[in-house]
Amino acid sequence: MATLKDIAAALGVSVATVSNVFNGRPNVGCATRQKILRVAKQMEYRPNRAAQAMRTGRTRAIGLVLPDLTNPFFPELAQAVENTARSRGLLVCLVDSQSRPEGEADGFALLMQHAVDGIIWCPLGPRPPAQLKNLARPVVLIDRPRPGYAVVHSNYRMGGRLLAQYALRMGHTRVGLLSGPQNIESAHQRREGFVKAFPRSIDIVWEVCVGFDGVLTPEALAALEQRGRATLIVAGNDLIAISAIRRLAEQGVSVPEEVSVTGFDNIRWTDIVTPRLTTIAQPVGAIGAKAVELMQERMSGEKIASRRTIFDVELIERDSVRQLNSGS
Amino acid sequence: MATLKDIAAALGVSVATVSNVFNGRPNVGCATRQKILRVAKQMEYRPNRAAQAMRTGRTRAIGLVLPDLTNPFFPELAQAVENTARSRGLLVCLVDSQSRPEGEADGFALLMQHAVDGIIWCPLGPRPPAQLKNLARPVVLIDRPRPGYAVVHSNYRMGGRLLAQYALRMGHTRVGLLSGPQNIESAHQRREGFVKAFPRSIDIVWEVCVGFDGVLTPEALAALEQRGRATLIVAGNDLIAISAIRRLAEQGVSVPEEVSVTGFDNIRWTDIVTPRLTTIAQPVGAIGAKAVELMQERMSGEKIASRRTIFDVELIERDSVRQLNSGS
DNA sequence: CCGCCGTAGTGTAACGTTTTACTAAGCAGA
DNA sequence: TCTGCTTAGTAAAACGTTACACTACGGCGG
Repeated sequence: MATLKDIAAALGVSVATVSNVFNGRPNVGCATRQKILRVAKQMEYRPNRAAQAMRTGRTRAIGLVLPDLTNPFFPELAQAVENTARSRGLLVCLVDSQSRPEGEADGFALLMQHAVDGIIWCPLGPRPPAQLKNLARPVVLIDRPRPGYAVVHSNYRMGGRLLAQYALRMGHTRVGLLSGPQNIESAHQRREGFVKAFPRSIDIVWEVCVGFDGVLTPEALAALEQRGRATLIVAGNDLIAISAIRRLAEQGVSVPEEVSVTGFDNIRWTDIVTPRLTTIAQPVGAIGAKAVELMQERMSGEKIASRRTIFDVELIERDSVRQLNSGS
Repeated sequence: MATLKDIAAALGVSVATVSNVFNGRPNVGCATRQKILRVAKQMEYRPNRAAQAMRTGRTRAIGLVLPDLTNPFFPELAQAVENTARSRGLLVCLVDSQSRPEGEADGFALLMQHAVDGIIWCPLGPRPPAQLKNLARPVVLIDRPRPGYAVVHSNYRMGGRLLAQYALRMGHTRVGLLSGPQNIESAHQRREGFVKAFPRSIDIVWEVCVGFDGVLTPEALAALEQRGRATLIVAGNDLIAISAIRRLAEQGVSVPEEVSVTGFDNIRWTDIVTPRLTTIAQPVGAIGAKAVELMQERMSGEKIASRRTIFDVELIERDSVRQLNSGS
């Protein structure tokens, strides 16, 4: 690997001058600048990041800490983060905590040791992120706001409202709620958005909370038995919706003929499952890209006010909701 | 951040001694060793990886280069790789090329600049990996063997054979093949395993190749029209199988009543789709873990013979294949 | 002609480790 | 007592950058 010294030696100039060229500093003549660039290219010079890191304290690498890549929301996010980071010359260091707090803690320790310049983090659980305090690095949260930190997420309340509007439009007034964990803000807001949109027109006939991974608790199973009470089941996310549809199918209840179901997230498989799921689409790619952008702002600059960035969501109408005749 | 120097100063010993302690070198008395460790813990000393990297040339970070996290095979793999790497103190730097060769090339450049100690790579496409030559770092391939490189993958041929056995057991002798891209070795071997298992008993009535992403070509669509010819469709992977089932459903053909379908990979959603898909399970977690293990062997040691590591696969019987009465 | 300024460039000290070559002391054997 | 060996520890030179404080020199106003 060629170093600054090699280039300097080859041209009979000092290392400082060569360094100046690459860092776009003044005080180097046009002619020498050209020569240096030419020789550098020819020698395939690449700055040694480790040396730069030691000197400047910046690594041009960021951490991405996720709870679970197996949850289909995250691969798409990770892809977006990695791609926009790379396009800006940033390396992404991945930590997947498998939803275990120790995993998260270990991951942080590793990232700090490697002195990443910042961390994009989707914290697990509702508990406040203790490790953040002594991090001394910019942090951008995804999807789970915490006071005092920058966060980017979707407008979940809006998603809830859109679903409520749609439900009414399709003639559904008696609905069951299969919400996500209410201690996670994003799940809570989805619910709030739906429930508070038309409180007088929509009747919540039952409500159960389950995990975002879609495994149905006995309570949830029991709720699904109460056939005929609700004409529409509003699930906290697509995984939950798909589980519900499966369960109903096992019991010989067909969706959407006998009961309608909506999801949330528009994961890839909503399009592949039968019936195709009507759901709310988040702009996952945009969220990832924005997170990197915010990160970079914070890395290179002065303390910026920690703000929320909220993206609009969109209703994707597919086949899992039936139009009820107005009399019903 | 505390440094070796700080610890040395606090105890009135030399940096060298402190360094020796952490590197497990001899020539440091038991008493001083204890003291140093105690003070280090108290000061929360963490070695500066950048400095270590500069001195030793090793970063204790590895690259993971994948074609597309959106393909459900990869998140699980990435999770396994990250977790076993972390448990061994290795940081994982992610590159997702989005199936674009330029992306792959950019990613490699970035990883080299950061001087990762090795690369775990699932190369895209059939073309030989040109960048490997001047890499000067150990490489472990996943799923796509290349002469001269270590690779870990599943026993695809075995998967094909298992499917053939199962097909016969269920009474299917006329099958249609919806294979993956035959220039990718893993797809090719799945096909070979199936076709060569019982050439005299199983009749391949039609055969079409499509991409692993499951989008059906006009040719594939046409093949699916030829109802009644094949009683079983053997798909190159689960995505393809699921697409086929969807397509058949749209045409009012029910699976498995009218035609049976098998997949390959056992991605998470095979369990959620209707009908639940009968498929071949790869031990993805074990593959990822093994790749890291091989990587570490190669990082720390002398050149080891580049070998294949092949994992057994398993038939997962679900609901997408019907038992034919022997007369049929 | 003097003083001064701006331009182009140099020398070198860091940054936090690891590693090599070295020393000082203690002790056993002769 | 001296030699030589072992143990415990040290000093200092790297590694490849960056950044600060310099110098050398040409030209220009007065």
